Amino acid sequence: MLTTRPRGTNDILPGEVEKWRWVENHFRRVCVEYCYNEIRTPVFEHTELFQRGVGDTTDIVAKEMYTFVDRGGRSITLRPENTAPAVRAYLENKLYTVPQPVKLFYIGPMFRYDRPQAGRFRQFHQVGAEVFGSDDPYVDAEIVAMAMNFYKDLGLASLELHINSVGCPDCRPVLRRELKNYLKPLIGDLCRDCQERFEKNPLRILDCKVERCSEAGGNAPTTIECLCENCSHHFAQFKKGLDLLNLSYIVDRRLVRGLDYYTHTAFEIMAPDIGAQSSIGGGGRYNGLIETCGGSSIPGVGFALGTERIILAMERQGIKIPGASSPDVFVVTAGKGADAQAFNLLFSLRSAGFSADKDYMNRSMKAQMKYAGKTGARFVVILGEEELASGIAQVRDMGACKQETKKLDEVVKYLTSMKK
RNA sequence: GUGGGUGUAGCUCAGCUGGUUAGAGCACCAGAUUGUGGCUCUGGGGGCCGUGGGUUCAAGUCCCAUCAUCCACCCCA
Repeated sequence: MLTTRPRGTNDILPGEVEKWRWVENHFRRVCVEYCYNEIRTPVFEHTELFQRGVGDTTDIVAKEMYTFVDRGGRSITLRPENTAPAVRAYLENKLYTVPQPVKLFYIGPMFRYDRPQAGRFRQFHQVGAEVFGSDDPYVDAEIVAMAMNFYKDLGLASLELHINSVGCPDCRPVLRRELKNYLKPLIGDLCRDCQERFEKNPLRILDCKVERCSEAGGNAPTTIECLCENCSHHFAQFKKGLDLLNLSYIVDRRLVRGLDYYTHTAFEIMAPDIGAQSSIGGGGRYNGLIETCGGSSIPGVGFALGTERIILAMERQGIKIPGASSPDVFVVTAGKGADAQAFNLLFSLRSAGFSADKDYMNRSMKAQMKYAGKTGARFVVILGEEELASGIAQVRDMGACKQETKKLDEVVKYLTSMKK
């Protein structure tokens, strides 16, 4: 137990962590280009925020949250997503009083009690963005464009952008009614889950992966056909925005997101070859969420992208990221007497701006050379006991296979000239 | 929550139908080439065979449970 981490969690080790920094740095850069500002919210919130915000009936809230009672008797939940916390922060800090829209992005860990699988973990990471205060469909297009732009920057190819409109409180009842009328005679053919969904949330039947259900839903009326004028216009403008940016997309009338708060625009980005969990990002508009969370009627749009899945997709597509850095200089000693000098030289090198290291394992000189080779050090400085007597050291350029003899007190200067 | 695969050295794995002191490659450490890495050779350290029960004269091998891990369902990022 002491030496195993909890199920569904990961250590990100040297060699791996560089990929994370790479992805996160790219995301920050893109966000800054689009004029989004970073926000950091707590990793835990009051349970009620997610119950109300994400929705009591969603799987996330119903069975996947890490919820506990703290010592003060409050019900606390590790955040399963970051949209509700961002909304909370927006309201709590009265960000509706600054000029709108407010454009935010976040990077951080999320927690869901799921069964681990390829691309799915209990502590996983998301990068995401939210825009509060504007109902402009071009903002929907901007946010999609930003996500796609980010993927492209990372070198990811063959991604599919799926879009849909899930309607608004005005037209959703119409859709529900139409859908139920259509499905009523077919209800016996549906899977057990969908029979339950029929009453609670018939929309989700469209999204069911069970073959019988997708067949039954094949010709069912979809959201798009039932959209009210307003929603329909919003969707058209959103698509126009994407067209203006030359973003290709697939209108997926079956796309229904699992979080309750979505209205109008919904989208998802799929990557091939990363297993069953092929969605590497998704989002949409949530015009009712801020009000649900206790604010006034303020619109919002956003997305979340899964960092693990992005990295997985990059690996599958053979995109290489520079790994752990290697030292500029490795100091090797020949003979015990040279150790103190080596230790000293190390610190001189570092203050001159080199990354430098030496052996701390009492290795033989040969083993030190071998080790230096493995670290990938560009230069090796060899301090021999005998040479030290006359103040001399040898400097080897590992790349060029060249070796020079230098005065000990000129080694740093020499390396500085060589570094360029 | 449901289903299937896997669990032997630090890593990747072998170990056939149960039968002596459990193996290989890589890695690690040390020596050979009498002070200079990556090649070659030699030697060495390391394994409650995931854990706990059971069957048997005998279990790494068979059975049960449990845990971990991978994959899929589900859900989602």
